[in-house]
Amino acid sequence: MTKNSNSDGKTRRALPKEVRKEQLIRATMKCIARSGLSGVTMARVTTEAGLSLGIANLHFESKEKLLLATLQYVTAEYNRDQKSILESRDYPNLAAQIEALLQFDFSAAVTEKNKMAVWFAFLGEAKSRPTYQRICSRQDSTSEALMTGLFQAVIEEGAYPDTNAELTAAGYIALVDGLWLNTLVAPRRLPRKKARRVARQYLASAFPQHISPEF
Amino acid sequence: MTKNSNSDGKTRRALPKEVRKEQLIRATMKCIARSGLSGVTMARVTTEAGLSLGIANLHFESKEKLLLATLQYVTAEYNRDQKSILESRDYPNLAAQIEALLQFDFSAAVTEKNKMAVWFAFLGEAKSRPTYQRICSRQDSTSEALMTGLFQAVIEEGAYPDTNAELTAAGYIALVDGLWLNTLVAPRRLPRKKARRVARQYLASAFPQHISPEF
DNA sequence: GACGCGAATGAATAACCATTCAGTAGTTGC
DNA sequence: GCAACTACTGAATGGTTATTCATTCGCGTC
Repeated sequence: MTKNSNSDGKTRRALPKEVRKEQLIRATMKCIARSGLSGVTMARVTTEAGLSLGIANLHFESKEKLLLATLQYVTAEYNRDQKSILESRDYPNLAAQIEALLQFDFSAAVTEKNKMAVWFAFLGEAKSRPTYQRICSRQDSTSEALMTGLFQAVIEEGAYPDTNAELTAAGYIALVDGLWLNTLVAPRRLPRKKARRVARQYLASAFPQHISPEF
Repeated sequence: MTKNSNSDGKTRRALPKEVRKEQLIRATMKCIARSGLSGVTMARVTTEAGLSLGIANLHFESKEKLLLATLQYVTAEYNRDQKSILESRDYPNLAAQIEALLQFDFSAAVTEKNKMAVWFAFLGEAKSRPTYQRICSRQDSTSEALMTGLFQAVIEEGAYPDTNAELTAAGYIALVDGLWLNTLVAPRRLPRKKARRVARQYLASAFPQHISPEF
């Protein structure tokens, strides 16, 4: 073994800023999931990361900025991947595109406990903190518009005269939020796969020619 | 004017415990809505209530118990009224009962900003605090069961062979949660009445013979 | 192998905040 | 009108926690 190693708790080692930042953000996510937003302290975060107390301020200036970076880390990833599905032209047909959206929204990666905990911890405070609100909803308008467009195309293709694309998109977005929340708080009552079946049923009943209620 | 009066900020007056408790709970709700759960301090709550610092501990023993009482105040009211709709046998038919549920869930009283803020502030911390979780979900299983029963009756009456009562109930519950959350965080994008139209569309597409998509 | 630089440490500091409690004022019973 | 009692007050206390910064340490360079 070399003189320094990361997993060896004794020696310390200078590492690039980016590595330390991600290490601290991951530790913050764990702390939020374990103790809630109000239970997060610099001491807990840095201990979780296996580093010393002062390091978070060194890399992030303040606790507030560390928390904002953590929220951004979680949302940026989701927004990027969702956008790429909604804007892709590589799916063989619209049904496949919607199917991909559904699989994505209830994939293990997206519904990972730590991420969901971070997401809803901040949403719970968002109303009183404009900064949180901005980060949470930055992408939302765009995403809602893209989804409405996709649903509109499906409606025209399938000739569903009674379906309203805008309301259906708003409903899907809200339904996914609600399912995530229920899955997070009571995974026994609503396991991930049941949540996905519920969302599928929603889409199937809006677009019966495109989506079937069972996979 | 008598020697003492409530609205006169100078004199103080002894009032029954119950009155003070409610006064403090209401002040706590306002504080949570204004500054989030983590921004609530005893000083802020008691100032908001127009009382002195020590009074909250006098009536509630601790901050934690004041917060729990506030959460309970909000949930108890909702659970009581929802239960009475779901268990009532006074509606002329099943369609009217579902209609009542919908009107209730998006009534101004239920979707009042302060109540929603309290609800989601606690849900955001619920995963890490078993006590919050217990209060939030105490009634949920019962309510889900009652709703599944109601939907099952509707399915039999309307002969909807492809609709699953359990999934539809789970979906409705999640959809309402998600709509509330979106309305709370971005009332511009999703005003209360649009949220209700979305929920109505959900029910209309599940039970087309009973509920119409427009009111 | 020692010099210099930037990363990392953690004891010390200062701010904040829940809780206490001795004292004050209103209320009730006589 | 006077105790006895109860609700209420807010300065003081003590615990917790973000932030600072003097010091330590690792690593590349000469």
